[in-house]
Amino acid sequence: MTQIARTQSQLGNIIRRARKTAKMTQADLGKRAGLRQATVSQIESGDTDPSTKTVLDMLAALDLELVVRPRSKGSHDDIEDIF
Amino acid sequence: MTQIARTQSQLGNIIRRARKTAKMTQADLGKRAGLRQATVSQIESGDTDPSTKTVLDMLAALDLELVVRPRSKGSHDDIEDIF
DNA sequence: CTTCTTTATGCGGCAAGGCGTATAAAATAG
DNA sequence: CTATTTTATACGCCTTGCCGCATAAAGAAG
Repeated sequence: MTQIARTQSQLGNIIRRARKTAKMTQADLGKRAGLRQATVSQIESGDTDPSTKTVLDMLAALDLELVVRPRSKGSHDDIEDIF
Repeated sequence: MTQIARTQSQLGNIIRRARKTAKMTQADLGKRAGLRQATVSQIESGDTDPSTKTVLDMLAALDLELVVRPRSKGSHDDIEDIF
């Protein structure tokens, strides 16, 4: 299952979903990634523009990785990350 | 061609490579992404920790997109991004 | 409703990103 | 080698991410 992120909010949603799937709380994830629970909250909500390192740390803590690839691989434009 | 980025430097290398492939200068990319040439330089060099928005803007300007997926898809640990 | 857990907000503070402007240094062209 | 383009650095400024600490609000459990 590979998820496309073109905005911070989409990225936040992906992270939140992954965290729940992993049955972790924001505090758990924060601890693993070296972040505050508050920071995790803000990032998941998409109401901040996190640094790359912060994002990578969170993804690593969730056993996820980032991939860069040419756009529009199928190009279903993801009107909004509804699910 | 899908590239894994687990660190800022790897991300910077990916961007630089993509920019060159697209035959753009740092100034070109900067213009498209709304960034200074100097900023592009620093990010490509990996000596800064860019914000998510900045990275997404650069990727968009290069017609690239970000994908999140489970780690270790083959798990070749990428000792360092040599090429 | 009450209790416990989880998530969202708030405030002051420090560090760092990105900006404008400018220039040095390196690479490419001629 | 010289001229031009491209890339790397620098300084000061402003904004904002993330921190610690604390608390409010929202959910889940009893």
